[in-house]
Amino acid sequence: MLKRDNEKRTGHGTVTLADVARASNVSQITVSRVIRNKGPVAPETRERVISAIEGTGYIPNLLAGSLASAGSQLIGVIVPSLGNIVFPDVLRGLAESVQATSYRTVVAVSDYDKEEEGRLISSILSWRPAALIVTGMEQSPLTARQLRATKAHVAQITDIDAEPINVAIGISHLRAGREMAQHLMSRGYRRFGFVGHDLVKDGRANKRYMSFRSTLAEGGASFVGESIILAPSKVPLGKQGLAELLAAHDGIDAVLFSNDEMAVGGYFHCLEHGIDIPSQLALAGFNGLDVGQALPKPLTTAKTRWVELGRRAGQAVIDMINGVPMPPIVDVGFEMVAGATS
Amino acid sequence: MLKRDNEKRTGHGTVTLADVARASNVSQITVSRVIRNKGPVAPETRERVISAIEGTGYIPNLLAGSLASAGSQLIGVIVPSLGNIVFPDVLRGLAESVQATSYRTVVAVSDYDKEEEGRLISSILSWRPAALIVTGMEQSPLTARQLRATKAHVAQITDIDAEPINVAIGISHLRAGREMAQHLMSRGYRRFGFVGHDLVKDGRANKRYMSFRSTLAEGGASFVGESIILAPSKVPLGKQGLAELLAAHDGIDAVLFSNDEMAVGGYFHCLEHGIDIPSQLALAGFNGLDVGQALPKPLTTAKTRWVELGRRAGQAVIDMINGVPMPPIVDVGFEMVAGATS
DNA sequence: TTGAAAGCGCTAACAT
DNA sequence: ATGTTAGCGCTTTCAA
Repeated sequence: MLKRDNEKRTGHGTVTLADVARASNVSQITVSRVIRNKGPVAPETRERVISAIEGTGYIPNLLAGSLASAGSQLIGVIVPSLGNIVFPDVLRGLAESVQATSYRTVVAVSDYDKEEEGRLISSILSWRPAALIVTGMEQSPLTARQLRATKAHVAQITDIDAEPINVAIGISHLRAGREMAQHLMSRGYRRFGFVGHDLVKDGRANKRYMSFRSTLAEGGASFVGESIILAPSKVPLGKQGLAELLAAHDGIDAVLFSNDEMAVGGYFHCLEHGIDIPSQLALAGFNGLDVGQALPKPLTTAKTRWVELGRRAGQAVIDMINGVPMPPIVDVGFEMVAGATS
Repeated sequence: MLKRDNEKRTGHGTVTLADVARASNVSQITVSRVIRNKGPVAPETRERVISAIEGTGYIPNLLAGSLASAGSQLIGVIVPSLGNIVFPDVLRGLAESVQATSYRTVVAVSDYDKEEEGRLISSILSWRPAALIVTGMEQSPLTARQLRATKAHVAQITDIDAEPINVAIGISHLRAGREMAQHLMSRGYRRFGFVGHDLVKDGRANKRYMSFRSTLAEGGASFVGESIILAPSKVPLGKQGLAELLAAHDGIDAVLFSNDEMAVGGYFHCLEHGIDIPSQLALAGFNGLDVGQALPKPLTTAKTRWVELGRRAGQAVIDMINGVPMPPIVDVGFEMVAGATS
């Protein structure tokens, strides 16, 4: 019988660092150095350890590792919705830039509820994340305090019209609304309408709308009426919204929609009712979605780059973690697209 | 001076259980019981502890907690894409059912790459998740072995046409393809075409297509031709695909698209080229998206319920964690929608 | 280049 | 109802 009295056996069947260390005749810390690729290890030692890892089927326990090193490689992400195409796009970009690293994202959905957002942030903070990506700059006071207090780096996304906690990555929705108004006025339209979805929840869309209206006012154009339906943005909602708007008001020559999905719905309404675009009615959206550009008459819109925004947000938090200096505000920008609907 | 020599001070500024315990004059384990709402605690003690928690701004360290209790409250989720609307919808449902609990989701995107999927699963396994939700049933042999070996419960989603590791939640894509073929043949169409996106990557769409074609063959209908573009599914792709299909083949009376987005693109092509739907050409998609139903002629399609699927997947893994018995296969089903395009 | 010792902050198991 | 003890599996710090 071999003497193994003084060897601690893990017993539970889970392979640990100690098992790998034993199998490769080195100490735990050496195995640890190999795994993390950090600290000096002789090439042959490294190989021995690596084959022991493979032989044992060892899977590192990052709970233990993070605890010991006082911080995890998790990045918390809170978005208000996944029904709005914007956020899946953001997550897509984020995944691209983050997944190549050893960081992983913990994703949660607040459903546009500030209290729920606060709860989710608290709960994610319990995982000692290296960074937190939150949407918008309107956190509740309590949440904002937590975000300032935490060691985790904070990126606020989609919006850059306020002072960020650490960094903000987004676009100016105020500017977007303004430029759209200017664009439409420059095309000669003078009597405007608006069709929107739930703007209380979607504060960014609301900002664009407010800015759009005040720019119209400054430009001397008239705003005839709005149709706002308190539901999440969808194509059928835009269709219904335009129908209601036109039923309630005469003489509108251009309609802005809260986004492209809504505008496509409006386009369908016009198709069905024989309203010629743009001679009888001009339409404009926001986002530059494919579906709008594939319409027989491509939609006038502002092309946004949400995937790119997600990518940059990921890059930004990783840079912050690594101590790379960052500008506090990153404007991802948008591009006015003069389509055939205006 | 108070005697506090033997008190361990945390020093680092982070509040720990010990700090809360000291502040409320109980032991750590009592605070722990209050936090986890588990085990007996006298009402007054509980209150004292709670106010100490609030007073100190304590945030539990789940890394430590999970390590001590041998397992985290994380649920790993790997989806192949976020560009395909299906998966944001799944995540939406998942968030609904999981977020009400103390579980959190670690989300990663494999980009339809089996090797990357394997790497992501390994990496998430390092977080000792309570469960893992993966897409499809075609994991690599190595990954499948890992999934069988792990303590984490595994749910495979979107597909139910094979033997699950633990449970599968999805629909039968074979049946979907078959029923669509039967439906169109029952409407009198006999000469079929197909417009698809990258089916090698999107194996589910491919399954539907294969099943569609073999059903046509059995039914004595003829399949005239296909147009497949190796890119992710999008509206403009469907438009382009139909243009190419019609340029290459004559006499097609009905076209199936790999999904609704593609079909909407096809619809736009017909609009632009004055092709009357359905008298000259019938169109059908898959998913039952809003945009298809908002078209002047609602799209013939099969309505799927991806949000519901996500919800059930979340419920399923939580049930498994709690030891609630589960059927190994959950068929979320779909509903044939006879629109005005066929 | 390698290792030994001492925790990280919590919970399971067993007292009391 | 509450507390004590002994780890969970790693990494940090300091030594060799």
